[in-house]
Amino acid sequence: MRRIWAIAGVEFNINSPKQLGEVLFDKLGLPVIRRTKTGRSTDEDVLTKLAASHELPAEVLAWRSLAKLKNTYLDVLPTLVNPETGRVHTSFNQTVTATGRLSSSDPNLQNIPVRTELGRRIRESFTAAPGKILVSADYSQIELRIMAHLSGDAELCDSFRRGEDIHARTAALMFGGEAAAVTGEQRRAAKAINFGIIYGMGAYGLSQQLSIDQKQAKEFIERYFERYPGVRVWLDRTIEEARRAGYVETLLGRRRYLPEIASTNRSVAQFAERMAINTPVQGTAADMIKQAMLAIDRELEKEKGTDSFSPRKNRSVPFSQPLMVLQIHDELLFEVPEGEADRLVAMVREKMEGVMRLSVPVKVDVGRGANWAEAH
DNA sequence: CCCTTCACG
DNA sequence: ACGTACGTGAAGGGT
Repeated sequence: MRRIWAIAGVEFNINSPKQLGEVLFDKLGLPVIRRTKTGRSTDEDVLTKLAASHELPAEVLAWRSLAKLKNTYLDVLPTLVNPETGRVHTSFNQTVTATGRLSSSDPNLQNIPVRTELGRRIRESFTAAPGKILVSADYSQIELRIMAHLSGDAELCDSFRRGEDIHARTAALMFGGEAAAVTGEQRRAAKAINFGIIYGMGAYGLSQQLSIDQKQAKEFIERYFERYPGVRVWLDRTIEEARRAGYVETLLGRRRYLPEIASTNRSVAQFAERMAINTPVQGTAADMIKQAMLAIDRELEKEKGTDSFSPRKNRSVPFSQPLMVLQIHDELLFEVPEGEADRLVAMVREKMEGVMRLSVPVKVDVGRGANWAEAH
């Protein structure tokens, strides 16, 4: 804080985008990259660009990331430990999202940090009880597999059936050569495109994501559709059907109504078109993991009764029985007695991979450890 | 209470 | 010319 104030030459509230804007844009004369509804944006993307011309933006970014972790997680989570159970309990909301996902609140345990080293140290504080371990089981590239299934694109389906690294394969198809020979840079670009397709991105969005010009981004997208023509057909048909019916559906028939797709305001209609593309993919993944959770719960209940997992019945506080403790969209987290982990992993794998049959394999990655960071 | 920002999938 | 990748929840600022 003192360093930031010294560089700025003025004491101000770093947490106020308004005051920060006055320092960056008025006092220091740095360029305004983007506007918000109410003023000049100072978000991460903007500060990263400004960091090329002044030392202050990088300091503010560092401050922000530390403040976020401290204020949202470090200072709060310890106060939320229930004295009866010794655990932090969240609420899972079943009727909040538009796609069929769960959401988590009070506290949100679906956004615990993981992407930075310091973030992972916060995640380490979620631990298993003595004698138990945490098992994390997450669907591998589930949304791309679902898009392969929904679109039936031959190339995409074959790639998954051959068990290939899908981002490397996409890079090879787009930039030439063998999948084994793609550079890190090419794979990164292919990954951004694979994700972008699921979100209904345009050339502008991709150009921003990859720091390339819009013309080149447009060429990338066209090239993608040349290689995966079935995907383009599916996207077009899905939007067309949404316009006709006024809604889209997941594989299990969950509907999202999109009346705005008929809007004469083009940006409003295009927003609805992106929802029409993303919802069947994200929503089908939500259908799948919910079905898996039910199948796993039934199995755990059954094992509890027949003592395959637990030798004792009717314990009010189950000790030796595996517990499903969290769902994070494509991941399930279990707390399990050490000696029963192998059996649990085999059962969870089978249920998660087999609960909905797709035309491509469904793959689940499993990790285990004394804490959530280790298991993940 | 809304806005901006940023944590996650 | 315009706005521009999906879905969430929480914190702090400012009104």
